Amino acid sequence: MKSDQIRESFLRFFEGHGHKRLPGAPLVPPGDPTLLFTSAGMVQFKPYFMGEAKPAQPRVTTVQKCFRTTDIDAVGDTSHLTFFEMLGNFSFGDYFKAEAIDFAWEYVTGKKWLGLDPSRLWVTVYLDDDEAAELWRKIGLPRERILRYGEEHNYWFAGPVGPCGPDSEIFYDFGEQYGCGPACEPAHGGCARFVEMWNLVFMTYYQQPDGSRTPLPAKNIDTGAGVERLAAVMAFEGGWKNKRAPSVYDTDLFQPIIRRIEELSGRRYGKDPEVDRAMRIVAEHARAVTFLIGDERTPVVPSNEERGYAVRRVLRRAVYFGRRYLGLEEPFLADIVSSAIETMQPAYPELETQRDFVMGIIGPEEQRFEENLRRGLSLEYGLLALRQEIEQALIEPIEQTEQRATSPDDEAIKLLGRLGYVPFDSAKSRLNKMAVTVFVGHRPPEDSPAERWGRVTEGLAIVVVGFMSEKIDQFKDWLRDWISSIQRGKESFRREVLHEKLQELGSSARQISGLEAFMLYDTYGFAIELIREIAAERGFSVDDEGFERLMAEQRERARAAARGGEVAAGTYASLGDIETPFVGYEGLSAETAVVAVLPARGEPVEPRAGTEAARPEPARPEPSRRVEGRAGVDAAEAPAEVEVVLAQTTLYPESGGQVGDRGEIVGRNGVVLVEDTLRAAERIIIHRGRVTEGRIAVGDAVVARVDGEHRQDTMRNHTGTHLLHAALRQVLGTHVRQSGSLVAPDRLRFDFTHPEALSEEQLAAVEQVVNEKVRQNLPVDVRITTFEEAMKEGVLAFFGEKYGDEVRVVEVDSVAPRFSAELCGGTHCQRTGDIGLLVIVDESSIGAGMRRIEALTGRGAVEHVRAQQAALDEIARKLAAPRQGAAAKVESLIAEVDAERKKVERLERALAQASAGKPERRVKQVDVGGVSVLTEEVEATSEQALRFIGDRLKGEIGPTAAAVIGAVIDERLGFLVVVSKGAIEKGVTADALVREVAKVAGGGGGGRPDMATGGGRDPAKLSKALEKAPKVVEKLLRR
RNA sequence: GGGGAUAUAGCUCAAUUGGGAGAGCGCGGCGUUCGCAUCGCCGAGGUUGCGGGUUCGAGUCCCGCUAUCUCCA
Repeated sequence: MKSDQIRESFLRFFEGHGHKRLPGAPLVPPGDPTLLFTSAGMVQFKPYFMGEAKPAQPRVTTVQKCFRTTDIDAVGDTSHLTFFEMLGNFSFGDYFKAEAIDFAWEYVTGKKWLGLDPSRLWVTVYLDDDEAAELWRKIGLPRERILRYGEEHNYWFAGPVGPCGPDSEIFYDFGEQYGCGPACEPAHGGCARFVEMWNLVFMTYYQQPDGSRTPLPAKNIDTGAGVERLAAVMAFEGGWKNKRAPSVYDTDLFQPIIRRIEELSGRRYGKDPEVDRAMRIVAEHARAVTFLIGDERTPVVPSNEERGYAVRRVLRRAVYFGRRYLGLEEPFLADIVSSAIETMQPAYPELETQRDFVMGIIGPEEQRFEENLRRGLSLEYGLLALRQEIEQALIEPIEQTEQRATSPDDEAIKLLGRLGYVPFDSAKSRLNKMAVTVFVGHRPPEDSPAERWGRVTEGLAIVVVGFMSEKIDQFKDWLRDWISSIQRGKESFRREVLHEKLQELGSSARQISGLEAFMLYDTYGFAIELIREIAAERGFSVDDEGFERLMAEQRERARAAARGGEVAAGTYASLGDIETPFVGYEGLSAETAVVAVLPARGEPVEPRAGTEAARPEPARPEPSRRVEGRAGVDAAEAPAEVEVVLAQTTLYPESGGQVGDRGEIVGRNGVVLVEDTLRAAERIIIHRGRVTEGRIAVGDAVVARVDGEHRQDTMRNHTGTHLLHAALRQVLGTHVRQSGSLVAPDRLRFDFTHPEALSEEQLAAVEQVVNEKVRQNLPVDVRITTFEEAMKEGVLAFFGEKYGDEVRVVEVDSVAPRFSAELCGGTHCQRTGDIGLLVIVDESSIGAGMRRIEALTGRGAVEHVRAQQAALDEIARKLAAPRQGAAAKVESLIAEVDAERKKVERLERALAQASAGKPERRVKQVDVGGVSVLTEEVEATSEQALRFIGDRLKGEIGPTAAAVIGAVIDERLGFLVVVSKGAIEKGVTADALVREVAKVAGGGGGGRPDMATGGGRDPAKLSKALEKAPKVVEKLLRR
């Protein structure tokens, strides 16, 4: 029996026993933010079991797709899955134990149904559940195959609080030959002999918060049988030839996927346990990812937040194992997913329709991860290899380098190669950067600082390769101290001392330090589980404590940065239990009364940026007087900074991304200019501002008036975000979800989930859709409903926001098909036409899987367009080209500049050669101790030209010679020295020579022994500098 | 909002204390081969992301910006 037949036969069987066949719920439980994923068949029926809702039918049956990551690390064995399908029959206060057991037995053994051999079946029951045990016995199961277990195996809880009860499980026995010994038992797990097929839960009690259990008014049945496991059992019954026991991976659910992996990797399943495990992981995870991203109602795209992170982890684990163990180097996941779609598509046709979308998400995500994996793995492997080999590896090269007096650089690089720290080129460069080279000199080089080792000819080099490791730092400190005491003659160099220290270092390095783990996690996006897994592969541990400490530090930093501007609820506790009704949706001003006056907190309130132009403020005549203390005061006088609480207000408090209103509070005795409005302690609205006239006192009758222009501009932007949201979903797909927004009068910012940058075309399409809706001048309707009602209608809610029982729905074009509907408390235009125009001005990334759009509406948009036009006009004017032709003109200009640049280079070369060939060359040549020293003033227009001359000279000066040339270049001096091999051997190096020569002209220089350049500030000193050259050569020779 | 990383030829990446911008692949040409994802030779291809600063001299050091990746909030 194939999996398709199993599903169908199960549902049909229970339909035959009066059950209603219901569709499975989506993987993401709708309207239940407490649950990340649907993890069991009962999830969608939870309200019935909790007694919160009445079911329409007392008996139902479903096949439910489920996902959970609790066992993700175990996936790869033959039984654990993150994604699986549950067959279930449910009774809501209808039948109970007897029927449930009868049904199960009939379905499992009945010839019309699974028809399994009864002698292979075992059951388990809860310790004191005699009733169930008796029922099983009556059915004909021998006593020795009815086992009893305690709570950990046979008692089920919906959570710490909620329904619970004993359960009973049915196991299938593949036979003793697959067992783990004489004591092999069903519930032991860990061996392939038994497979748990079906769990029957007898929901009996309600567990209270204190742990006590009270009987439920009606007892329920909740069962779950894994499709994958049943399929494995059926594969076995259908004639199993293999030596090993069948697993879920041997079924038609997984075989096509495994085959595809075999094709791609060129390896066979069933030959190498390590390869098999990786194949299972890839297959399982690919299937899970397919269903998560391909869920048509609520696609889950990879990200860093809860659900998205689960997908990301699973996806990345698959990619890692594919690359590490299957030799898959090209992106492969999309291919496997494609095979998963084909395999599962008969039962889940929606996968086919979501195919393009799933592929579109997986491709870039895999690619991104691969990049990080490559960068990160070279680090991690480098670390691991380093630690493993540090002991012997370090000691050996010491002995080697001791004999040889080569450059420590070369040794360092050779060493890295030899130690195999270098998986490939990019890792090499990285490790080179991390390499710490310590030179231990028996004597310090004479003419260079001790830490410079370029010219050292005698000594001992120790290369310590390390990476951000505290241990290595400690070692380096020790080493420096030790060396210096040797150099001062306080201690003699004893190799044993060094070896001992190195061994200590090696053995203490068997774990990835917290800093390293954090670095891999923080910078390269390695899930910490993955870091542990990779480390464990090589017998390493991870310093979890150190890692957690660094995470906590990072959290603290972020929190510290987020502080400020926030209103602490406690600060307003003195106000007591009051509430400020907001009445500003309908009108802009209202009569009200002052309830409380508080002194301003902290800094004086700054006017919001960007609104100043629209609302010029008079310069403050004097520093405001601050009211002392935080407790409420009765009254405040100009120019005090205050926070005012009113009986009711029309000023909108900052919320849901929309900035607070500005406006004024006008009373008989005074005026408060409100610069910001915000919510405190959820229910209280605070008006923050300054008393500009007279006095404001508690009890005053006042009028609260919103700054209309400020509000209008803000409204346009707010309605704009809704249109933008809807347009993005229309253009990019329904995975687009708001993840934050800022609605200010002068701009709007909209953050949303989307895996990649938007193309020009997509941006244009979004803008076009929005503006079309603006031109259609659609009504923006607002109505109040319940949260459940709104969810049922499919109204968009901002995940993570708190909503009360009553919610406000803002809809554009409420007549079907409506364009946009969102839960929103903000203020909006009456018709979309009020927006006037929406212009997207920026699109950027704000993190993995998240994009940000910034846009302008109304006045701002028009102003922006005008400014763009002006800028383009200016460019066009300067180019003396029409606007349309400006781009082409710029292009030709760039090409021209490019060509000119090359022409200059050619000319310089020609000029330099001509200069070298001139008859009136001002060359001086002397012989200094066998070295022919040549100096010349040349004409050169750039340093590059000087090099050309140098190149030419090199071939002319002879085997033991040095040439020093100088030229005036742009009011400065340029020098170039070339030295031929014979002279270098005598100690005349170009870098030393040029340094001394250039010094005469107030400059410096350097380079390599055979070629060096330098410069000087004073053009008048050119000849004088060149004259110095023979003396310098003489000095260099003497050494 | 805060932190970390990266940016060099069409692609993947090098470039050791600051001192002549390179390799492999790809591309063009020539040769070699019955043939080729053969081998060899030659060549084109660069504003080292952008803008400042330090310096005689910056891919390299410092400051600012942009883009991408990533973690935290």
